[in-house]
Amino acid sequence: MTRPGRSAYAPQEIEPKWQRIWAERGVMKANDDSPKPKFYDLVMYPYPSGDLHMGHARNYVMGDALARMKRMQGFEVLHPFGWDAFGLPAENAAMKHPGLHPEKYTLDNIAESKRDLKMMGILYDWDRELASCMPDYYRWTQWLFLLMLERGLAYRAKAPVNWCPVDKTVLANEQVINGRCWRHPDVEVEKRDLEQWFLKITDYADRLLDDLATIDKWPQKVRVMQTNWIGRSMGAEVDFAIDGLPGESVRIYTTRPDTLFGATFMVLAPEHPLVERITTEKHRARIREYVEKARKETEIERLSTERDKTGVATGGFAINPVNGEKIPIWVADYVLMTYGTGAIMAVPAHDERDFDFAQRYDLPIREVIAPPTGARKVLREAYVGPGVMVNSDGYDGLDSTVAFGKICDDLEKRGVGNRAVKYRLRDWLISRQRYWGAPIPIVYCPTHGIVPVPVDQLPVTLPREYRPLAEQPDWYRTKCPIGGEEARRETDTMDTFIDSSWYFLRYASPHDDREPFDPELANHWMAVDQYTGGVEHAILHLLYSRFFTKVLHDAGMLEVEEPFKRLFNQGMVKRFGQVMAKSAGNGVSIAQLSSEQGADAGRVYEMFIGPPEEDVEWSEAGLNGVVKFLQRVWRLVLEPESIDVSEGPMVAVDEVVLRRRVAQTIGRVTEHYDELRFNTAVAFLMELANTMQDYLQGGGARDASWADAARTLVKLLNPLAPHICEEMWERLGEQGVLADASWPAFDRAAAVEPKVTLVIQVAGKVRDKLEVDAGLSEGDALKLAMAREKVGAALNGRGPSKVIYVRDRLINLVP
RNA sequence: GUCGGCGUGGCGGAAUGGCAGACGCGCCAGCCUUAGGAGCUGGUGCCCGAAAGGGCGUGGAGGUUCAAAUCCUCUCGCCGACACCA
Repeated sequence: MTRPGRSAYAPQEIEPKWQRIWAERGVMKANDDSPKPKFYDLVMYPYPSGDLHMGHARNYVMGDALARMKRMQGFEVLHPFGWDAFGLPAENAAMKHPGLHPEKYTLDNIAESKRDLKMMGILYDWDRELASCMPDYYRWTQWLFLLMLERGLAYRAKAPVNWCPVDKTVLANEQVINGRCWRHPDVEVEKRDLEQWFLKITDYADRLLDDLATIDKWPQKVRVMQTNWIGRSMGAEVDFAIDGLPGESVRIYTTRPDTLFGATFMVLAPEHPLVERITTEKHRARIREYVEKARKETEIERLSTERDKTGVATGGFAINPVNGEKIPIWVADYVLMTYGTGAIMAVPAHDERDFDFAQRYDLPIREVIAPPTGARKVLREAYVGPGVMVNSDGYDGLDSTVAFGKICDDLEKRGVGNRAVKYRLRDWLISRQRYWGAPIPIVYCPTHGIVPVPVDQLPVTLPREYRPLAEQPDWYRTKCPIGGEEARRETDTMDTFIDSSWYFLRYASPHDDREPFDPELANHWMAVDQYTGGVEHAILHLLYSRFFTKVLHDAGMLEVEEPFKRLFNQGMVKRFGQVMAKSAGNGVSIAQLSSEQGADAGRVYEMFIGPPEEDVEWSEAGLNGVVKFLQRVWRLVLEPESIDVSEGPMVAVDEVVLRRRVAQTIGRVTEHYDELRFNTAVAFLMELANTMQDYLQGGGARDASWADAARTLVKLLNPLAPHICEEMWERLGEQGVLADASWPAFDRAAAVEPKVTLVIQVAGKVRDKLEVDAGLSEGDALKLAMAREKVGAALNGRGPSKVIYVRDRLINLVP
């Protein structure tokens, strides 16, 4: 006999039981041929770090809850999982523990994490599991690289890398600490130019930017971040002739051709190819010194903020094409070779950076755009807004936004310039000088040059021994696929972001050994209906995935142009003020949770703890509250006789109220689950439980209304707390697993309150209140209002000149 | 610096422009009891009041509106992203 106040709810017993049953029944297996509408529910695949805890679980519980609801709603749900398994941590672990191979480290972690996910009751279609480090996956990563190459989207170019002069090796950015090698803290890291592979993502800059408008179910924040990252700017390129060097000119880029008449000097990036030729003898030594210093500059120095601008005059002069004026040419590192043309015209009056520079080196400042507030006597800062053109010859008096176009037209007519669009986005450097990644499938042949590995020879597999590929002679020595000459393999591997740029397509046909994915199946499942993951991937991963999707679309392999219809970034779980992490030692273990309060309590708690997009603080007290809630649900559904009815509630809940609450809860919970607003969804379920308890304590019979309420509660709670719900479902005598049951239908009419309070205001002051039928028409409500004595008095005998009727509850009369 | 977001009880947080504070935690009082980290009932924004009731109240100052936590302007504070991109 159950003691009053104690429930027999024992998560330790029922959770393993249902996890086993779901696995046996293959509950979340996605059927490719199902006639049902599809729903592709995806969580970002994780790096298998082996410390899966409740901090990670939040994301997966959201995905699982949505998958379970969509399934009950009649969708064929694809809810797959995999592992972003290449990457540096595995190598670091291998270095730390000699003899531990990155692959073993990775696969062990995967096995461990997988156990934890199952212990949380999270259901995936494990038949579709993938790991990016396995040859049957990275074979197709390599295939996709070759597709990029074939489509002219992969190329080789020199790029600076971090070089440790002692180890004579390339270092990842993470291995450079304060400009020094991580293994040799007194050795400065050098910058070296090496040949590296790039993907031409800039070819897609316009589409990546413009199509952001089509994915309007992404968080605004992420779309803004991507917009800024791509950084499209509209302006003009203008040729400035060089004084004393006939036929030579410097091409500059500006977003403000309307300020051309205000250019009082020109600045070249230190790496600009014309620096040497322009520099006069007198200035040569100083320029060389400056350029040399800039070249050596480390990342850290470049990142130092608020640094004063420095520069050196070349002694050369450029000729402004609009007015023939001779302006001095300087070299300064605030101009970057990697953006625009590596050269600018400096207009200190209308650009803050140029203004600072002009002040420091005492260069002239000429105002050419008058702000709307009128001309200024002393120029104390740059005015960057629009205005009226002054000091600009024939353009004077024009609005600067109009002059912009006119000047461009004139430059184009004269052949000294043209409109131009530039992007902040750079091409994607994908070469990594690392072992634990997908080898770039390229052979360098003395005769045939750069030769792609033929598709039928893929995958180019990693050598067994853990050691940099460049140090494995047996591996990199090969034969040219074309002529059979002695040749050398590419020894760099690919950025792991390549692996993750297409994994969501592989889930459509994970065992396909003829192509990266079956276009028919991919077209069936794509696009992803809901993509959930951390906001730290707002730019790179999501931008790269969009890029790959567009390339595959252009290659005729995919119908969609955008991979992810709806994106959600969940907040992180903190404990003791810090993000849960192995290194911080504050993670809540899944195994421990599951053996104490139970996985269901952890699941519901993490959903209830706060808004899903916000960071939240884990607390034992909060978790306890949820445990109590689950115990109460258990007792209400299975042991209602154990509820103490000796003290009734203040407000009696009758059958009508109970039925209405049930209907309302169905509507609200469904809507809020759909929008991933789980915290409020849980609150509604708690309200339903409160109402059910009030009903019992008010002497309510355990009749059909009660049975319906109990079953509805079980169904609505199921996505969040599936184990306890399955157990209750079974004990209620229902057939089949709840995972296959149907979602409760929302009866809008049953959810409406029958009465509302009509509030009558006259000139903004409340004059009367009365109870009316909720369905009362506007006209009848007005008649009723006018008939009230107090209202008539307030209106002073006159009728209202204006009537405002809002919703069902308020009438406002303006005399 | 630029862009974006957020400021609501003791705490986490609810609120299509329409009863601010749902739901939970915590706390207070009472009940029950096999004395437990259980259960039940009531209370809990602030101020005045024994109560009825009244006043104030969503960082601050203005504004729009019959009506503002919500919309607009300015301002203060916190958080995030980018950070010399011409």
